[in-house]
Amino acid sequence: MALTEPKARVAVLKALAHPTRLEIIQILSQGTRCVSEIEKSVGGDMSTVSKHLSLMRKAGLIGFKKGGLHINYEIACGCLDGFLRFVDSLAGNRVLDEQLCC
Amino acid sequence: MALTEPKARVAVLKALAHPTRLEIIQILSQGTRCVSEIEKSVGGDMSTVSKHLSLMRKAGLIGFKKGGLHINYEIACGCLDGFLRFVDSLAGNRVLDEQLCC
DNA sequence: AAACTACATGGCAATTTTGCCTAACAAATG
DNA sequence: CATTTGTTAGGCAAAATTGCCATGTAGTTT
Repeated sequence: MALTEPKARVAVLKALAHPTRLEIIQILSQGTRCVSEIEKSVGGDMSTVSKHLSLMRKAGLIGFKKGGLHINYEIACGCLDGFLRFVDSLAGNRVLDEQLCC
Repeated sequence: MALTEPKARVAVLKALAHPTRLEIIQILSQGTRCVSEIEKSVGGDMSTVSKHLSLMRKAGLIGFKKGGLHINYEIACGCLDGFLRFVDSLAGNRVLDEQLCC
């Protein structure tokens, strides 16, 4: 299998390397949320939130489903949780079992 | 166990969200390398490479050991490999087993 | 001690990112 | 049609990132 292109890797990492976007991911990890709900949680302008969502969508991190008047966003990949636990592990906390980390 | 501070998470992700730094990680995953070796591989000024290394060091991704005249850098955490496989998975390629991802 | 090697660091300009605002636009609903 | 919800684009200023240059520094060699 071919290696993932560096650009795609960097895009994924950049999409996560922002406090607000990380917060959005955390919110979505609890379940589906529409844009205005996310906006209330993280603050800031809706256009700003929408741009963050667009960026993460293009990186393939999140998806959405239309529901009536709302657009409900959701985590695209279940492994994102494990991924963020890796981040925590690398950030200094040991929250993974020996098998998975260090 | 306390959650990792958002700042530390973002620092780790930012430290990886750069093509050159990702390349350096890949080089170091093959073994210890000194700065001039890394410089030859990735190109650019040594001061630039040194700053990349410093950034990743502060994020806790890499460490170093002094050896004679050289400073040999190394991956700080073995789980970085698995981490990058997660990134690839999120970037579109499915390289993880069902247990780990999606 | 002087010179040299291997890196680190500060400064600086160019580029990118971010966030707010405004406005135009689309789609679903009443 | 009017309203609500959200996307997208443009403009713009503030902030962060990037990369090279010049200089500083620590350890080594002569």
